[in-house]
Amino acid sequence: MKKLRFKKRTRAFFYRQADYVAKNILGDYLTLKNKKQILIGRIVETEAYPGINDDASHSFQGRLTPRNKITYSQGGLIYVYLIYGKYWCFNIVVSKKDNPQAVFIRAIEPIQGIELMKKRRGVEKEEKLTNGPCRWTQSFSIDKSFLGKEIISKDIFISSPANKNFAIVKAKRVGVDYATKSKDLPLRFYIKDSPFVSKK
DNA sequence: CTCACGATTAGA
DNA sequence: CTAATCGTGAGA
Repeated sequence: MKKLRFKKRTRAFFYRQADYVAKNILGDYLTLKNKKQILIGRIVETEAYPGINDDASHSFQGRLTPRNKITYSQGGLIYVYLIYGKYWCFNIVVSKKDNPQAVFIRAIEPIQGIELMKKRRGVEKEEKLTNGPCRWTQSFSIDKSFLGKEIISKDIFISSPANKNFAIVKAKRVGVDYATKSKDLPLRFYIKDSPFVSKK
């Protein structure tokens, strides 16, 4: 059996543009460690939010609010926000300082810590543990405490397998029809035929 | 201060 | 298909 080799993503990767990071992070593994648990998921679906010129982005036309302030930092930080009063959306800030771009993690594939995920989600089916932006964050207990944390740390980081072999599907982003100008841009990426992507 | 609404989800 | 549920942001 061939040994899987992984390389931790470093800061420079997150300095790239949102669409580049969103696409290239597919197939990577997200690891979250706390005192006694390790949760790992394989990223299967992402969206790019390029910022200033994207009327779907929170930072469209340079809008800067207490909520999205962190996206104006350098790439590699975590941007979480509450949606519908109960769910947490998880993004990675990318690009350079004062260029407020973000990559939205929409779905992952459960790899490790599945029992804890089942407990937190209250469902048994593995396909339903993490197949949505606010489902996987429930499995991982993502909340406001993650805002501004480094995605390049010992507690939470992303690593890339040496070999990736899958087809990538490009599509328009989900749930941004309010963005009259950019709603149909192909900024959603997912691994073809993965049973763990969010459904539409 | 008021108030409409959301990068969603669960359930009928 | 609709309700849930409340922090957030825009405007008075």
